[in-house]
Formats: sequence, structure tokens, C-alpha cells
Amino acid sequence: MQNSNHPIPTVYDVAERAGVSRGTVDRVLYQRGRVSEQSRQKVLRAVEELQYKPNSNASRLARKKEYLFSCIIPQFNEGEYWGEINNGFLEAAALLSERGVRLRLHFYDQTDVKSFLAESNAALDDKPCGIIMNAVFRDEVTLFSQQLDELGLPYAFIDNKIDETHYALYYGVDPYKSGELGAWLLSLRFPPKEIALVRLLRDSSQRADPNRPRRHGFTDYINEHFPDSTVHTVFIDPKDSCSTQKTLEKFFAAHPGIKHICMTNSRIFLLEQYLREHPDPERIVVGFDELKHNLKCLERGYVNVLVTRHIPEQSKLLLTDFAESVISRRAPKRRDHYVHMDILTRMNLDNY
Amino acid sequence: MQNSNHPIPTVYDVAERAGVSRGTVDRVLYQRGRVSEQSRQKVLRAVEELQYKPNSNASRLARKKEYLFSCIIPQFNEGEYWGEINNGFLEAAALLSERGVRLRLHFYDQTDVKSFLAESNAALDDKPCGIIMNAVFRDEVTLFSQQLDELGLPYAFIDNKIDETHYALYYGVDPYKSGELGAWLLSLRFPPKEIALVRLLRDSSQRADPNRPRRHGFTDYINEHFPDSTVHTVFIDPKDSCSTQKTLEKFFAAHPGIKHICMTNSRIFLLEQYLREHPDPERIVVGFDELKHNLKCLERGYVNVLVTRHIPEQSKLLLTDFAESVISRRAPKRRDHYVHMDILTRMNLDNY
DNA sequence: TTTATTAGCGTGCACGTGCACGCAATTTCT
DNA sequence: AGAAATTGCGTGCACGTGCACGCTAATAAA
Repeated sequence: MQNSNHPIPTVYDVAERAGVSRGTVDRVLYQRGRVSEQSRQKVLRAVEELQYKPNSNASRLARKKEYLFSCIIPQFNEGEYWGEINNGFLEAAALLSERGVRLRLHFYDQTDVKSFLAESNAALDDKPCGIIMNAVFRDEVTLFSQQLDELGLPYAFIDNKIDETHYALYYGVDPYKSGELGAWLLSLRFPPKEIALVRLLRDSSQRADPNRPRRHGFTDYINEHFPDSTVHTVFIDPKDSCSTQKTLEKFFAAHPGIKHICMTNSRIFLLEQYLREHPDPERIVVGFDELKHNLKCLERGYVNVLVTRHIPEQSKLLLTDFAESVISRRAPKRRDHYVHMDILTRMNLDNY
Repeated sequence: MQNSNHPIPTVYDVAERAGVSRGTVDRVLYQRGRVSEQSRQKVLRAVEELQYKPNSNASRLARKKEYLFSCIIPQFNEGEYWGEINNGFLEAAALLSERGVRLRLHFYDQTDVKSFLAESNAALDDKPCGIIMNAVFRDEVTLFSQQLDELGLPYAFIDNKIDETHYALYYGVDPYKSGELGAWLLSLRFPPKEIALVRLLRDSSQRADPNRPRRHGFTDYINEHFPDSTVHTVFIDPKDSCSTQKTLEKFFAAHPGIKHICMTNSRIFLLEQYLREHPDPERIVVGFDELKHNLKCLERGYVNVLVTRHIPEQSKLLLTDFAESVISRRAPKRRDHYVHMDILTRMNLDNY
């Protein structure tokens, strides 16, 4: 329903108004080739007066240009954190496909630096126009980003980042604050005396500890607000549910005063069996991240609160934003996007 | 980076493979005109084998078709609830403009049935391909939707709906559940004895009460879980902050035992002055909806919890989904979208 | 002054689809 | 049997842009 006095202007209209040809308008708009200053001004004025915007459909049809982005993220099993991130990328890629955006995925092993190096090289071989990655291996990622800087290839971080690099974009939560929020929620109902902080046994080969900032946010909050409380740390083996069970039994038997339990990584669901077999209506359990298993635990009442955000949303927004900025050759309005932290309980679990 | 063995197929490829001309392929794909059953089958097979998908850019360029949607929503002032809804619509419209989607907005006066009737007629005059509205005046909206049914015009509800109509799509919260959630949060820290439920004085001309379901969710939860508590209702005048102040002073002076305050509409910010002038660290205040004024109150500690959702997101998603379904001439996958309710506190206020 | 060079500019083709027109073959009507 | 209508199908043009080619006139070099 376009006003007939003002049909959408085309290059022809601009050219006519400026008294030049389409080609000249094109050269002015895209700084290709040689145009006299006089014509340039006339064209720019005409563009302004007519409010000319190139027809993006015609433009993409004519150009047939593709924008390839390479993602380098950790391997995952169905339903895990990085699987959700991956879903967000795929969703965004589907939406952006008609704009010529293509995606290539590279998965590395979080316990193996070499696999990261291999995949980052493979990503370069794609000749992409942008790279998305996360930063588990700080040194290697720093080096890689220097390489990208030299090549003039823009890159973006998802989930965690390295501040010293020249990344174009970042989407993720503020891990320290999420830890504080978890601590606040844990202590909301009644002040904690003894707290269990459950952690994961890690391969000695895993140098990086991506969970540190959140854990510190958690412990700092507790220490500041409840200086008289004690935080007991217990380690479980994520690969061995049997030993996990025994470890927990022993641990909680030794500390019967514990009414507050928290896990600052995304695997609170590993406690399910123990929590089910040792019900306690007074106990408060706080976990992080909306993995399907975690949501189940919340629904069944084993876990009281999850601190999370819509995980796929975060990667979806990142790719959309990144592609937009690369295509339009403009820096994004904002560089750091700390996504909102949701508080999830049994009461607002639906429709998440 | 397309595999050179499989360039993206075009109608020409399909036509060649099927041994017919482009025109025939076109007729098969869009059921226009006369095709022999034999050719039809050949074309369909070729489409399947080549995985042909029409190039949407070329298609839109050639068609130049516009899809006009008319929205009928309440008038608002900057920063109010419907203003946020409106922002979501505008955001979606901007994104969808290159797909030929246009938007026409109609604002009516929530206290005046006639203005709704006028605007709904105006919306029809637009000759849109879809209508979006909310349902304050139940009878009139029901009649209007019957009219739309007869015209075969699809319509969608935002924020609230009328179940008996044949709406195509709905996005909103479950108001009853949001009320329950508010009650749960209000009673989380310690069990309530006396509760203040602050309500708004309403024009006698306002027949509808869009806030009822949420209020009932709230009171039902309280009555069920805290049968010994009493809910005191107090009415304030949203247009007169001076009288509001006096009313509240008198009310709370008469009920000094009240430690729990809730407003089930979106205007908890109206209590700001009272709460500021009568601080009480023990008191719990729960409100709804992320209006800018409300967020301020949360930040400054006058309000403890807001139950909300990202308001513009809801209208943005609705328009996107609705346009998608109208353009593709397919019913949406899901009809009712109860958006997730966020719990907002001082601790997770950032980046919302 | 003549020739080579380059600045400035116009034009034609391609991109893939939608749609209208019209031709040939077949069927129906008179 | 001849005219009229209908079925089945191919073709041409338009949509608005990107880009390469090549022309003209001005300028620099010989």
C-alpha cells in the first residue's frame, strides 16, 4: 500500500534526478571507480532527497555473494550446553540463508589443545569472512586471534572471551555476576550455615577452568554476606555415576548440617539420584543452565532454582548481529553483550 | 562456498530435467492453470530430485507483492506497557520490510468502546492481509472477529485473547499463572500474615477488567497456601498522585501488620513515593511488568521483585510468526504462545 | 601537432522468478 | 464438417541491482 505520489525510488530515479546515468550512481554509492566531484554531489543530494535505499532483494539476486562464517566450538552430546549453542547457530543460519549467509562448523575436544589448533586451522582453510569461537585455551586462542588480526579477519566470542584481543563481538553472561545471583538465591529463604559446593573432577590435561569466574562470584558473595558460614567443597566424577553416588553419600553423612547445595557448572543434574534418594523439604539446591536434564530436576523438585539464560538465543543473536555487521561493513553498535540471567523455578518453568 | 557439482538449482534446471518448459514448472508449483497429470508428475519428481527451492530474493523482486498488517491496540504514553508492545511491532516490521511486510497501526482509547469500533473499521478499510489486536472489549471484539471470519481475514491476539474466536495466533503470558508466581515470590522469604493488594480506581465507563485473571491467580494461591492470612485491598487513583499518597498513608496506618505488598497491574511504580518515605527492610513488595518506572523502583530497592517478560519480544515474535504464516499460506505450527515469565530482582536487573 | 593515457561516464547483460500473452492441438458445439 | 471453445504448454518481458566493457573528451607525453 504505497502512496502513489511516492513510489519506492530506484537507481533510475536517482540517476534521472541527478542528471547522470545509473552507472554513475552506482559508482558513487559503492566508491567504485572515477566520478567527478560535481556528479558525486548531485548524486548524493538526489539520494538524500529521494530517500533512496537499494532494494536488497534485487541486490542479493544480482550479486550472488555468499558470506561464509566458521564456528569453532567444543564437541558435545545431544542436550548438552554446547549442543544448545549449536542449535542457536543453526537457527540463525537458516534465517540468514536467504541473505547469502552460510555457516561451517568445527568441533574440538575441550580436553585436547591439539584438536583446537587443528580445527582453528581448518576454519582458516574455509576462507570465511568471519570466525566465531569460544576461549577455553587462553594462550592458543590469543595467538590465533593475533593471526586473525593480521589477516584482517573479524572474529567474535561466544560464552567466554579474552579481553586483550580485538574481537568484534561478544555474547555471553557475566559469569561472576551469575555466581553472585546463584549465591543470593541460595540464601534467600534462610541464611546458610553450612554450604556444599559440588565440583567436577577434571582431567589433568585440562589446563583451562572456564568455571572459575562464576565460582568466585558465588564464594565472594557468600563470604561477604555470610562470613560465619562454611563452604564445603566436594568433587565428583562426571563420567562415573556410581562413584558419584558413593562420594556424595559419604560427604553428606560427614556433614549433616548442610542445607544449602550449589553447583556452579552446568551439571547439577548429576546430583539427581542422590537428591531423590535423600529427600529433605528444608534443603535448598541451586544450579545453573537450562539443560534438559536440569529442567527435569527442577520440575520434579530435586532442584529449587536454576540460574540460566535462553542458551540458543545467545548464539542466535551473536550470529545474526555478526553477519549483519560484516555484510554492512559497519562495526556493531555494541561490542559486549552480557545477556540477561533468568531465574528459573518450578513456578515459571512452563514455556521456557 | 557451494559444491560445484551441485550448484543451486533454478526453475530452468527443473524444467530441463522434467523435459518441460519453465512455465509448466511454474504452473505446477503454484497450482496456476492447466497442466497434464503426466507433466505434473515429472515436474514434482524433478523438484524432489534436485531439492529445488525457489530463490526468495528473485521471487520477491519479481512479485513486488506487499503484505499489509493492521494492528489495533490501546493508546499509550511513552514508556507504558503498550508503548513497549508497539516497539516490538516496529522492530519486527523493520526486519520484515525487505520481505514486503508493511504495518499500519491503529490506537484506540481503552476507556471508550466507540473508539475501538472506529479503529477496527479503519483497520478493515486498510484492506490488510491480517489483523492483530488485543481484547479489552470482549463483546465488540467477538463481533469483530466474526466479521473477520466471514471475510476470511486471519487475525491474531496479543497480550490477551478470546478463546471462543477463531484466531490464528496468540502471544501473551498466562495471566493466572503469573499471578500465582507473584504470590509465590511474595511469600518466599517468610509466610505472610497480612497482605496489601493495591488496585486502581477505574472509570465507570470501563467495563472490561483485563487484570482479573492475574489477580485471581494471586489470591487463589494465597488462599490455598496461607489460609490464615488476610488480603486487604486498597484502591488508588492512577491520575492523582496526591490522593494516592494520602490514601496509602491512611491505609497502612490502619494496618500496621502488613509486611507484604502486591499490585497485580503494571503500575507498581505508583507506590514509589510512599515506599520511599516509609522504608522498611523487612517488607516485601512484588509488582508486574518491566516498565521503565518499575525497573527504576527495583533498582532503588523500593520494589523487591518484578514478574515480567520481555514485552517487546512478545509482539515482535507475534508479528514475525503471523507474517510468516500468512506469506507461506500455512497455519502456524502452534497457535497459543504463552511466553515465559521472568523473575526480575535487583540481582539480575542488568542487561534486561 | 600527433599520439598515448586516463578521467568520467553510459550501456548492456546477468541474476531467477512471476505472470501475461498467445500458439498449437485437442475437444465440444452447431 | 466447420466453427468455437478449451486444454496444454512455451516464450517474452519486467522486477532493480551489480558489474564489466567500452566510448568520448580532456589531459599528458612524444
